[in-house]
Amino acid sequence: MRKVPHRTVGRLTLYWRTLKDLAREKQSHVYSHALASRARVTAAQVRRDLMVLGYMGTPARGYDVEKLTEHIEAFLFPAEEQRAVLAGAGNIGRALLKYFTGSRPTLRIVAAFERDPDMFRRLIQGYPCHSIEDAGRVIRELDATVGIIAVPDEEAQFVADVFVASGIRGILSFARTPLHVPPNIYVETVDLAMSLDKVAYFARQPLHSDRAKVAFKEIHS
Amino acid sequence: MRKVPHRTVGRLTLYWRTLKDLAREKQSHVYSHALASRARVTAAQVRRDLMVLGYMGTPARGYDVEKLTEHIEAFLFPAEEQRAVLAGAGNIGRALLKYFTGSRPTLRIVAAFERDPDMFRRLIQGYPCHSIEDAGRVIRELDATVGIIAVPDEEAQFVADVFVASGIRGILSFARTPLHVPPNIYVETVDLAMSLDKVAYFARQPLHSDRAKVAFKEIHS
DNA sequence: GCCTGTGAAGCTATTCACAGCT
DNA sequence: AGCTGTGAATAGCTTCACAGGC
Repeated sequence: MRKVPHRTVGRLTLYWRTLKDLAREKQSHVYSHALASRARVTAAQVRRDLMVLGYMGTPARGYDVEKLTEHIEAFLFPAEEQRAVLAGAGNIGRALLKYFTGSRPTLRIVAAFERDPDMFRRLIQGYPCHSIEDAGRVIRELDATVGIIAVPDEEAQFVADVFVASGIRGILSFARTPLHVPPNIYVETVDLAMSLDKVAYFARQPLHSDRAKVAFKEIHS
Repeated sequence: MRKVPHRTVGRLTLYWRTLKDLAREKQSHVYSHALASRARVTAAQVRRDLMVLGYMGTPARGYDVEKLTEHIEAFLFPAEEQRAVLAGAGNIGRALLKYFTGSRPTLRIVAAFERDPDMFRRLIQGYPCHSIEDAGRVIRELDATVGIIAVPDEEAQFVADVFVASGIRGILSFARTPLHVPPNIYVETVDLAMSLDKVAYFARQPLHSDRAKVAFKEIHS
């Protein structure tokens, strides 16, 4: 159950969504090609990714939608609920709270932290907001293991340090400051400025890859 | 100027920011190790990345902060201003408008699009808002080449099609729907739900990689 | 010594291609 | 026929390691 390729984990959530759609459409089985087409990846990629689940389809009917869904859920979603906290209730922080609310029954946001005293003791999008100074205590009390950082860049490292010291094991950071954390802490950085720069750069280039064309043909059902 | 690794482009924006900080600190030169440490990458990575610029440092003093900055800017930022549009002025869309405002002189957001008629003809965060039905015309008139998609998932593909048909060459999408676009269009997807799932998954795992530990030591100044 | 630039090696992720099944 | 699962091949990215310079 170890050595799962990094990006495979990401794509599994993609397949999971697609399977939910298929179930809604009353499809009982699906072939790797069909799943791949909907998820915009190649059929070989789907089959390779699904190897980590230990669930096998059949050449005759492909994958059982319901069973495959269950296997992905067993893989992705924890048996015991995980708790997450958010630091920074600015524009992005509040948008995230709204976006993530109810998206996963097994991952619940349990608190928000702010530096601005006007926000303490209030509910932000329905979540209790504490002073960032109390983050350590609150995180330990609630036994949260996931932390989201949406504070100004200058504060990001401070928050990360508090998170790590309080038992947070995975961090989703929207700060542009590259975080310094111990190697056993997983960090996923969403750098919006970088993403936009990349898009702007490649939007100016004539073509991005020759393989793209091939992949396009295969994927284009 | 050919065959620039994908992720190198992203890291260049990171180096650029770091160089701006260094300039503010009145540093005139910087070694790859120092730059790497600040950007949380390896020194070898920095040197490899900088090869695409055609600018060389010297063993004696490393890289000239000012000159290196200029070379990165020449690479990343277009000589002629690029224009971008945003579709979807919901929570995330508005947060993005605020976040991106003024971040790049060479990339200007020039319009927003919405389906909700209450928002037309108003200014959203200072940007003119049009009906999504007029997107094609407006994009062509303004000659925008970059499009940001922050609409509900069901509308994302429709917007992407309009964008592509109107001359948009690069798309930054926040929709969970994998977009179907021609191969000459660059798409960068920011899938927040996927990112959070990944963080939650790896937060449950004991360790992510042995290499992480080594890298940590090297980077930890 | 300690630096840079870079060929070569090493990793990781993706795709190919085919045996085996129905 | 057309499918899956998977070893082998390939592509893409990162790191090593060292020649050459001060």
